Amino acid sequence: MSDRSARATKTRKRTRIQVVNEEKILEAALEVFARYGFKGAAVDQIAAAAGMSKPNLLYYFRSKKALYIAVLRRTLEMWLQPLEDIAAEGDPEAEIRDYIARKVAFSRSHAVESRLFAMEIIQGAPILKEVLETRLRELVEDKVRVIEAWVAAGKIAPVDPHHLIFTLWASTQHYADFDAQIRALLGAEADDFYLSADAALSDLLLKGLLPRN
Amino acid sequence: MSDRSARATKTRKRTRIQVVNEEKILEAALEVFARYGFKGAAVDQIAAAAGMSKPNLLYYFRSKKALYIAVLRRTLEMWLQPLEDIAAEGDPEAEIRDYIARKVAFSRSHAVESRLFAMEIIQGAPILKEVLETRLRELVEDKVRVIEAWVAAGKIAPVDPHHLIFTLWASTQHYADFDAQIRALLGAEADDFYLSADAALSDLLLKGLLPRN
DNA sequence: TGCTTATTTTTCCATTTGATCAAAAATTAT
DNA sequence: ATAATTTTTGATCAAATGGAAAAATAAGCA
Repeated sequence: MSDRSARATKTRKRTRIQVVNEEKILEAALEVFARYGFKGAAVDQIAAAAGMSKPNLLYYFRSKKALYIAVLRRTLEMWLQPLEDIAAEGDPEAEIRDYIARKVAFSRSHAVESRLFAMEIIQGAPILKEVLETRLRELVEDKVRVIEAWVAAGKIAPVDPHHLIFTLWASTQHYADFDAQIRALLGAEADDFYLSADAALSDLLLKGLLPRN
Repeated sequence: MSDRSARATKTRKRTRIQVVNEEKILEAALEVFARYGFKGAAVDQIAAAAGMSKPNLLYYFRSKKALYIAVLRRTLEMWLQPLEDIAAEGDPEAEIRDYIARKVAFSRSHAVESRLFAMEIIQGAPILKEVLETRLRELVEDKVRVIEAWVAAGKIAPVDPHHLIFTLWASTQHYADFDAQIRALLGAEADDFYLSADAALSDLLLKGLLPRN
């Protein structure tokens, strides 16, 4: 059941204008939903940001909720990708370093998506709850097994895999979600600072705070 | 300039009923603002949650914004406390462990406050920006110096203090802010899981992922 | 070219929202 | 108890909101 657009998705092929406009709407909606949440966002506001009238927007997405779901679905896909890429066969240190690199890169290149995702979760994940409980859950369980294998093989310290995954998520996303705070604290230096996040985080999580002899 | 209540704060002492009702309102507002953000929250909704009529709520707080500011102000104080408690003289490992313990405890005992704070930051910190740029900034600079001293003394590994502080914030708050996600993934086991967060996080950040010999 | 379908605009409507005010009710002080 | 004050309510408002219907316009295709 595709609720992509209001009138145009019965069976027909998508028009050129349709593709362009839906893209503009999704992009505008992403920004507005990420800043104001579902309830706080106004359809009118999104339409204005997309450069069209409200009724015209509702011609492409039959309701505010349908639009929100469409934006979230996209975002989730992007959000999941880095985790899926963790390979069981690889060297743990390299895999973790790469994962952190991917996540930090995502936080910078798709900060708005990250904030939208965070917003949805903070609000209790009303829309995503179901996907989290099924698809993400399976994916996480898969990676938990990978980490457990690494621990069992003595390749990494004996950590709780769930705590590790959550810490990785938290620390990498922080750069997107709390961007406003970081900028308030660092001012103009914030941008330089972001460049070092990747390496700093990897070192911290891999080597730990206590000095090694 | 105190905008605590609409009519009652001119110079007069606060009534018993005032104290009780303002407390009820602040508590209700915390929940609603944390879930829906400033724009998404409805005064009516907050009033209902506080067990009173909307006009009556507005008798105590002259506007929605004044109420939001009052709630945020409170929350910020709680949020800042753990960081202030880090002592330069203490043993770094113990100080970090204690800090993580305090923050994780805060995430559990004041999850709603944590989410409200996160919400405000995600939305660009329109209200808190000023305080973050002044008071929090000074506090952070102070603690940055503490960490730098620890590094210089060889007591901890050479880490970037800002990255360390942000990682500590991110990893500890995650348990409150992303509670919905954690519960979706762990189901009923989530509560047990939270009990181990404190130690798991400390160990991970202090000792690191790579095995020590 | 005409005919069909897709897109956009105009107009409208029922709710919801933040806020105000006067009057009523309840509380406190004298 | 009476007066003064504080608290609560009900009515109301203007603006904003999500959405629907219809009319007008533009594309796409035969």
